[in-house]
Amino acid sequence: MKKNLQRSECPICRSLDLFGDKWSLLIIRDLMFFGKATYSEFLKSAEGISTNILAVRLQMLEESQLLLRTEHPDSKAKVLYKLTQKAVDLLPMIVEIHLWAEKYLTITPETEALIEEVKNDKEGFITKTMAALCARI
Amino acid sequence: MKKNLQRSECPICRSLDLFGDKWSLLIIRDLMFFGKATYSEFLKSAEGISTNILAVRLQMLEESQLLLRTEHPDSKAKVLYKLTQKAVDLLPMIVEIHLWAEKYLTITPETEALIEEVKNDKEGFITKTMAALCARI
DNA sequence: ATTTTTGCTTGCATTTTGCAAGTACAAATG
DNA sequence: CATTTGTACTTGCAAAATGCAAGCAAAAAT
Repeated sequence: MKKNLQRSECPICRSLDLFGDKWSLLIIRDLMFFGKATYSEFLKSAEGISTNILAVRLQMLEESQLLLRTEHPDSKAKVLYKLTQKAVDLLPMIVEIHLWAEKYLTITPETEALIEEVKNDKEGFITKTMAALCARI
Repeated sequence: MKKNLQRSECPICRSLDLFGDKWSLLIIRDLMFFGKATYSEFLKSAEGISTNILAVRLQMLEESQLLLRTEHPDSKAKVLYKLTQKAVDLLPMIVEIHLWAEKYLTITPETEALIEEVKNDKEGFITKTMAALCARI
């Protein structure tokens, strides 16, 4: 992965560079909310990421210290990806994206349940989910 | 602008597609916080977007109904870009990105002031800024 | 011993980007 | 009134990133 030479000094820009693009954020979302944690699970995920892009994104996220590649307890063939604290701290932002998306886009059923929970008690949801995710780090 | 054929049904994915990429979000940020509203202002902005990309992004944002192209009161040569309600509603998400960026990235001075204000009183900042932005729609 | 699963890599055509240059119209300047 | 400057773009082209299909080595299952 060659880096783009013309880079902004703007933190928003750099923070978005960390994700690389939507795919990276979707991987994080899969880990946060949908219990996905392996390469093939991310690949099978509804979004339809292609395998080479997934590989590159996982590398980028690991380099950015948003993901940790660990041994899978079930099998040596598997790799277990874990969210770091840095990634878990993205939760509030991801929640806000969901709330915005719910207002302006059509939501899939699997996401709808999530958003309903958030709408009932945003702070509660964030605290609870954050604690659950931190426990797994 | 040809659209990518393989599109996700995931709302996060689609919401990020709306922005196009980091550049779109930076344009919105320039409008929200830094009083930029014309083509040349976006171009001169510190981030270093190239002119053809800026043109495409402005089109995309207009098509997505995040921006409105309006006549500039000062001159017929100028175009005044305005945020729509849909874009203003991104404020909470953008605030959360800033808070995250402040924790994990090096912040530029111009952004630092903004973040300090947010850290003092997040809800207050959002309410106040949202009201100010809505007044200009 | 063979097939399947898992986590990738490789090759290649298509698309998007970055950079530089150019253009049309409005406004300012001499 | 002619010319220069400013504004909002467009165009062309090389370089980079993406999407798609195929391949591949090690581990696990049959």
